[in-house]
Amino acid sequence: MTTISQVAREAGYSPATVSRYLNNRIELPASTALRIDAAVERLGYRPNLLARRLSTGRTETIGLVAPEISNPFFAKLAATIEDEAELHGYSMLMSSTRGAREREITYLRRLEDRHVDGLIMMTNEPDDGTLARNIDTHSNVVLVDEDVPGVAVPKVFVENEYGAYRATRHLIGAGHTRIAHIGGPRDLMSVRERMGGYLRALGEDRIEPALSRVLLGSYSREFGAAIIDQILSDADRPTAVFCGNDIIAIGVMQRIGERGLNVPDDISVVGFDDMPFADMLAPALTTVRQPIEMLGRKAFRALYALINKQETLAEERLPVSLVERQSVARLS
Amino acid sequence: MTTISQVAREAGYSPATVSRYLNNRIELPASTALRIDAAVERLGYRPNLLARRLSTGRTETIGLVAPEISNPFFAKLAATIEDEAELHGYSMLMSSTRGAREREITYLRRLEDRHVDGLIMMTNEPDDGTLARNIDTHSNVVLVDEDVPGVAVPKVFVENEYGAYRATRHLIGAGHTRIAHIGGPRDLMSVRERMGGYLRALGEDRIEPALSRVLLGSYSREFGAAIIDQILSDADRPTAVFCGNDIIAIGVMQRIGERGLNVPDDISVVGFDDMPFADMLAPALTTVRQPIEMLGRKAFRALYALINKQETLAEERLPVSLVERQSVARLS
DNA sequence: ACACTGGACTAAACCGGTTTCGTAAACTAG
DNA sequence: CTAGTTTACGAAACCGGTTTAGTCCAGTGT
Repeated sequence: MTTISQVAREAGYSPATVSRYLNNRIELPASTALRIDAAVERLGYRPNLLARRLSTGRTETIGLVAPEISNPFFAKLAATIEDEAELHGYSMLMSSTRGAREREITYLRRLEDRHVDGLIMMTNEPDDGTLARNIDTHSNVVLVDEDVPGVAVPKVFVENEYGAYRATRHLIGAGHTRIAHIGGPRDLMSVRERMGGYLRALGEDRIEPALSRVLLGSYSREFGAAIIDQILSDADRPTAVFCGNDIIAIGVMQRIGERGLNVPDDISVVGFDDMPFADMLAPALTTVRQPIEMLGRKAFRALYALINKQETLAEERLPVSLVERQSVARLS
Repeated sequence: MTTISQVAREAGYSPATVSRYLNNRIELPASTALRIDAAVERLGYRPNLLARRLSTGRTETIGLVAPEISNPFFAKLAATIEDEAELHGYSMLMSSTRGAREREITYLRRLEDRHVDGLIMMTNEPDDGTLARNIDTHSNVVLVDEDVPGVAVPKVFVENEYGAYRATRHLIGAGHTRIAHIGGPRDLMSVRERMGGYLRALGEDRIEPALSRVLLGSYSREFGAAIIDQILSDADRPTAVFCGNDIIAIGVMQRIGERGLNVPDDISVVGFDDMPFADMLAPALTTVRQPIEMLGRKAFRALYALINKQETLAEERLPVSLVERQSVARLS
């Protein structure tokens, strides 16, 4: 490994000059620049990142903490964040929390340890204030997709309420009136907003929302399957279900199939997220599309601005759209 | 930020002693240990990682380079590698190459820059020798899932040949004789091995493999769709297709559906990988399961051994198994 | 001829740890 | 009581960059 001192000696200058030149912090006469360039070339010099980081205090690395990387929605988000980071010269450290609060906090520690310059967090579990306190004692954190109430950091979310409203209107427009809603954990912002949109759509048509048809629990396949089971046994069975996310919808459709019923003929299903492969399900899922790419890029840019002490928006809301596929039937 | 010197001063000892004590490189009398512990506690000391890394030359970070993180197969693999890394005190840097050779080489550079201690590589593009040369000039690289011919690094693969053989036997056992095979790029090890297993199975039953039924191209949805289109127009249409991976199978099934045909009634489909959500496709995909978890853990452990200069196996082959679902019909 | 300005470059401090080598004091053995 | 051995600890070098505060010198204006 060649060091900057070796390059300096080879070129006939001091390490200080070489360093400043290579980092564009100084204008040098052409002859000098040439000799340094030549020395760098001859010795195949590459600066030692660890040394640079220690002296600058920056790592040019960000962390991404997500509940579960293997969920295609998060995987896709991770992929775009990494892409955007790369464009800005940053690397991305990735970690799944699997919903464990204590792992989320562990990763926040990495900021103190100078492991990363900033953190993009996606959480999936309601917070009792612990996480909020921990985030507040750190800087350079951005929240994406899901809120942690009470923390003052840049946030990038989508129009949950409108998306849910749109999805529910779509169902109503297709003639459904008995529409159930299966959502994630009650205390998550996205859950409440999506439920809100659902209720608003029903209200506009003066459809009385049956309490037994609004079921909140968790954003998981298992929950979707278990709850739809219960719903299907209702005397007054709904003809449609609006699911809080696509993973729930998958569980729902799977169980419906297992019970020998058909989507959409017996029951219509709408999801939320438009995760990759939602179009490949059986049947292709009608769902609310989150602009995953934009979500990832905006999140990184917000963090980048934060790291570089630029202005940042407190909260951004990105637009969603309904993607109509085959999981909704028109009621005659 | 408190430094080790501050802790030393607070405790009344030297930084050297504190450092050695905190890293368990020295046995100290209880009284001394106590005073240091107390000082650490009082000042809330956390060692600066950047400084530690510079002086030890290790980053305790590995890199994962994959063609595309958002592919559920890679996403899941990434998730288990990260988990295993975490268990060993390592962090994971992640990056997608999107098949670009030059990005793969860029990431290899990170080893020189001391950005990472080691690299786990998954490649998806045939190599003309460029990548092999680049890998050979670096140490601490492990190859997983796909080979780069001619490089001498630890490799963790699966039993491609046997898996393909098993899948094809399954089709033959269900009464199929006109069985097509759609695979990835010709010069990839996995492609050749999977084709080999397919041919061996046919050969055992003295089924003549029609050349027009073995189509290699790329591990993509688009390729699967395009090729099945061509196959379906054959006069002597196959009754079954064995796809080189699940992504191809998805393209295949989608196009079959678009043409108004049914899987498995009109044509049976088998995939390879058993990627997450393969069970949620329409219909649920019969496929060869790769032990993704084991693949990830073995890969990390091989890299870990390499980094710590322990013995490593040159090549490991992990077992695969056939997962029977609904995409194969029995011919009567 | 002299003060002044600006260009080219560098010595040395600094980032915050780790590690080697060594020493003073205490303890042990004969 | 002395020589030899531990024990407990620290001084200082080192990792390899970046950055501050100058120094030296050539050119300019009067």
